[in-house]
Amino acid sequence: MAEWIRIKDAAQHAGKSVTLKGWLYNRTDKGKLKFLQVRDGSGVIQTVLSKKDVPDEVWEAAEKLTQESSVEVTGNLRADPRAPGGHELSVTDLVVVNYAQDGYPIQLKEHGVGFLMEHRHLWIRTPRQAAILRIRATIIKSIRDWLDNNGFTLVDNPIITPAAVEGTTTLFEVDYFGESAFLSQSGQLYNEANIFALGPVYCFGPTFRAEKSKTRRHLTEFWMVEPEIPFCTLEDLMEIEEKFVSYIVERVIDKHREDLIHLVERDISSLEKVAPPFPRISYEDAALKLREMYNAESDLAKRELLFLEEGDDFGAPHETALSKLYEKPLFVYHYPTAVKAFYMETVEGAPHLSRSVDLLAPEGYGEVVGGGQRATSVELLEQRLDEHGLHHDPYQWYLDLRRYGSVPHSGFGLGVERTVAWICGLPHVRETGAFPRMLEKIYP
RNA sequence: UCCACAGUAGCUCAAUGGCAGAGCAACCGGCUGUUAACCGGUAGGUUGCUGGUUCGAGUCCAGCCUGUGGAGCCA
Repeated sequence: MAEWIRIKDAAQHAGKSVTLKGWLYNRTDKGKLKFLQVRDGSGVIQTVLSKKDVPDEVWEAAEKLTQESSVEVTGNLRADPRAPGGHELSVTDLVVVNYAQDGYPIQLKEHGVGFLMEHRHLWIRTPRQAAILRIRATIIKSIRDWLDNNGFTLVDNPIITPAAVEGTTTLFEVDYFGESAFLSQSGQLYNEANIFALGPVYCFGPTFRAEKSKTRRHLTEFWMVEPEIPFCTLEDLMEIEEKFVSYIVERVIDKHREDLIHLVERDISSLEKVAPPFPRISYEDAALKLREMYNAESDLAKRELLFLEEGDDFGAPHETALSKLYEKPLFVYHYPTAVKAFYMETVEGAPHLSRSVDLLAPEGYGEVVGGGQRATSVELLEQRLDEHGLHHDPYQWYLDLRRYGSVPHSGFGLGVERTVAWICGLPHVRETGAFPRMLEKIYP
């Protein structure tokens, strides 16, 4: 009985008789010779059937095979330079598990994005999409490994929350035994409590935003890892972030070099430059550079997009323009206090600036990490709650953290989908997960 | 929410206001080295919806719906 192997391990079994279990990805008939491309979730391999080498019933079964039929194929595995991937299976036996119906919707040709998203449940079978999902899994594992190996403790914070963690964002409302509750958009405030119990912590899970954002960088449900560290300043935080992000990129290149190059078609030369230290620029210096670019831009439409009002937050075009000035991810720090969340610490002697930092990925991918140092004093926080028009009552537990042993502490959130999009070089975050939730789209 | 573009066969797209078309997929047949094979054949249509202009509308006009790109919103 031949051993059942997965296609990714084919090279180790050359010269042996093996069984593959999977689906027919494509077929090319050449008269009394058939090439069947079979995929099994780990890869695709070419199998070849010769009429004279198999029993008649096997040949007849293969004649009727439709795209995506499920099969168990047995044969001799050998290296063959003519086959894509370099290995090929000479079929001796073939069992059809299930004949797929005629007219499988996803063809091996160009399709529109709208059509593909309608058929996302089938689209993920294609090698490129499957490769992206495997890379996502590696990114998530790398995130966990680095944090686990660097003194962080995982804490699972609630997804159902009693009120807006921050008042500004639109949240998904759920019915909680007759009371109003919301799906979490961040575990950060809870993490600020957790660090006083455990030291450095991180939470990792889905977060939800009900905003009407219709861009290549936004989903309504996305995954975010949020580390939080006590006795940590903004400057300490940047060092942690650059080590963390560099490790993730390095692990992905190491494990998925071939998939990145051939299936995802990513030019990995820019990824290979990702190593500490990352360039750092203050918000005010960044704004100066943006004004220079604005003045130098001759194309009126592009120029308009680069317009920046004094003290405004950067929009997507600004982030893109800035990140394109550098080869590595770029830290932008000390954003205006007014455009950041209420809990940000302010800069000593310049309260209009916050001890915040965003990490902008290269090649125009924009913000992949946002974070900063948290305000330490009760008084400042109460004042900031007022400025943001937030009631104090729901935040009493949060203010307790400053009343009982407050310390300088910092943290950040890294968006998984944006990180996958950047590392894979994708034009849109909709391909970074199996079933993305987007504005007013919830099928399949 | 705003701006722009698009909607024709299962898919990707053609068609000056004048007979509704091609490639791919499907189906039938051929081919021993194909790589989204190739060759021959068959079948496939409420031109997004509603109304209007016109002798005549896929084409022009209005509204709506859907999709895509961008902006805004967005720790």
